[in-house]
Amino acid sequence: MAVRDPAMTDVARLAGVSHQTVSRVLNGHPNVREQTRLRVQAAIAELGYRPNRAARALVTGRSQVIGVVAQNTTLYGPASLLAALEQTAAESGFAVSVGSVRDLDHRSISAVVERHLAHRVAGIVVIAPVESAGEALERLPKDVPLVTVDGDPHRPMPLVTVDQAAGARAATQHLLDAGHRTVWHVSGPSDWFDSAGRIEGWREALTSAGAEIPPLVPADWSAAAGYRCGQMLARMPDVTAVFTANDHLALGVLRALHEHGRRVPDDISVVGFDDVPEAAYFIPPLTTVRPDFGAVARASLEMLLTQIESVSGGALRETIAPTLVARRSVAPPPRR
Amino acid sequence: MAVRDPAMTDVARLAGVSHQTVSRVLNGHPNVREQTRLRVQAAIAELGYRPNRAARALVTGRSQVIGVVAQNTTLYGPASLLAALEQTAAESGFAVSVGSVRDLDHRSISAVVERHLAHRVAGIVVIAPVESAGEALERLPKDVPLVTVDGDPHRPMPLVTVDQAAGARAATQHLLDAGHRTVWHVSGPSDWFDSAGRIEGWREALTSAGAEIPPLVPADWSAAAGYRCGQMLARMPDVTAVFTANDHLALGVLRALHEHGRRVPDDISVVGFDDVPEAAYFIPPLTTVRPDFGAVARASLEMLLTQIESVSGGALRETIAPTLVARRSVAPPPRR
DNA sequence: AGACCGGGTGTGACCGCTAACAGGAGGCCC
DNA sequence: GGGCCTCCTGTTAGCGGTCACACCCGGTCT
Repeated sequence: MAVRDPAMTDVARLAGVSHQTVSRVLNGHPNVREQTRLRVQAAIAELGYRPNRAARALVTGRSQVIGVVAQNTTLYGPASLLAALEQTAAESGFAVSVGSVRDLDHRSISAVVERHLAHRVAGIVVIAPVESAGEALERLPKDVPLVTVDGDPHRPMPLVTVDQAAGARAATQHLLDAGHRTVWHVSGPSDWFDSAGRIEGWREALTSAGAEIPPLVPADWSAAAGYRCGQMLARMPDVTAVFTANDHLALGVLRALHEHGRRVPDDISVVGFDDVPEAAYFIPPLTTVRPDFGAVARASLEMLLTQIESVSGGALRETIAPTLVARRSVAPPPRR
Repeated sequence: MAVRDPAMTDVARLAGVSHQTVSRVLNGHPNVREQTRLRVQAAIAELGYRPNRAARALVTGRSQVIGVVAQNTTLYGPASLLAALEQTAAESGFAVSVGSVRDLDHRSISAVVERHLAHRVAGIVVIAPVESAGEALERLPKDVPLVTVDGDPHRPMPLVTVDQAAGARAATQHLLDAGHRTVWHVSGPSDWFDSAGRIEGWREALTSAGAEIPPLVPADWSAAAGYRCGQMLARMPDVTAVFTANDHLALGVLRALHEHGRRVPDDISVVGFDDVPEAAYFIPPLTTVRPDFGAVARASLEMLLTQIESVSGGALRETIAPTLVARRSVAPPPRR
């Protein structure tokens, strides 16, 4: 019914050249006479010709697609990263195919990676913030370019990561600088490297300041968990400063403190992590740590592209430093 | 260096059959002897054979990929929709390729669609909530399956949409039922259909209740805008009920009201839209309207698949009703 | 017994592109 | 003027699948 899409030969016929010349024009090959190039381009425009990437992928063995393996792309962090990745990839002429994964276990990850490999993607970016992902990754074919984001720092794979520890250190130090004797930490899920890094940074800052290290308050990433932890924290009169592993956790904490009549920042100071766009509108505006997702995306892609283009070279590890964003949720501790 | 990936012929040779038989096994063709099927499957497993989708796409003319055109996938709504879409597509054996667009103008959209067409995607889902997108879409090749989500209700294209008006009506009615004389509305950007639908629903509810219709308070989707509008609203003693076009707007309003000493819900009631996961932890917990992104994704995909599989049939329009989630940000108006 | 049928399998063409090579035209050298 | 190098262009062979078709074989029908 529908007429066949025009192919290279159709363009070639119309321009009075061979299909190979059309191919050369399309790929920017140098040795084409200017006049010929123009004729070909005219023919392309006239026919509305659109190169068939599938055919190209077949013969070259690689499609111009980057496969992403991610989990819960609804969360602000992953979503931002994904968007930045897509943006950056597009600039280099790559499309992005997402493969979300419910659980980051071995089976699920392998399944998604398999799907990407079946499409002969040019490379894979794994946003694999948990332990179990690493195991899955080791078993993967070695010949496909791969970059992990926020993955296991102790595994020998190309890795781009936000410097969680540095961010946490900055947050903790900021609180310490305000005069607090110590800082409590509501952490993310224990199997995420992000959590581990933030915990580590928090501990380091306390240790090097000679401050006492309070027990860790474990949570997940949700405001609900933050609320629960906040209720507990609110009942402890000693607590004057809290650093939460992300902004939503902080939101929950803020609400719990509010309900218990503990004022922020007058009675208790709070610092979050992520700088979600609405953090500036919490009550009070939240001091937080902002990771640069754009930089992470650029670094990942660059790392992937060097792997794709050549066999060797390129850094295998890149760390992006986040910045502290000071707002009104931090103040000196109350005097007693 | 790296050995060529095994192809169908390799499997065929090992299993002692022809490549065509391997193909039949792979595609679940009925007429294959059980014993042969097993031999082939064993060979596939032994070689770690993985069908090449690019080759398949080339010969069939369509790849098993669905292209998505979206904007700002960082926002909660689009991100959730995208995730749900990906999930649903995977269940039907489709991969999802995202194409984000900075602006939803004609050129940007066409560019992304072109990219998808070059990959010979099986279908396209356009999350195109603004006017200018519709224009771009009309100029598209007619022979590629396409579904728009939250698009222009007045354009004759397959459309799946959240029933914005119904949600807004429910929100407004809920406020009216609590005893408020009227309800103010802080709306989303004027070029989004989502905004238009919510405004419409809000107006309808007021009209049919015989309530006065206050002037519209226009904003965008951000907490920052909500804050600005909230400051204005806070100064108007008559305002007792506000319905905002999304939860982040509500967050900004909440904060502004708080700063002006106007209590929620005692002095003013607020209702949002989206039910972001953290809405339950706003101060106070936010009453809001929850769209069912999963249902939208399922409907879109189903609509797309019927177009892909056959020429005719299937609904061209599907509307998903959202539900009101009552929390603590609504109360009767203060008595004076 | 021969025609017919249908399940199971193989053969060859082709999808649209790129890579490798072949070759013609023109300029420059000796 | 022949050899040679440089530009430009065409020819041919696949890449790894699917599709249309031919074929073989045993059973059933006439």
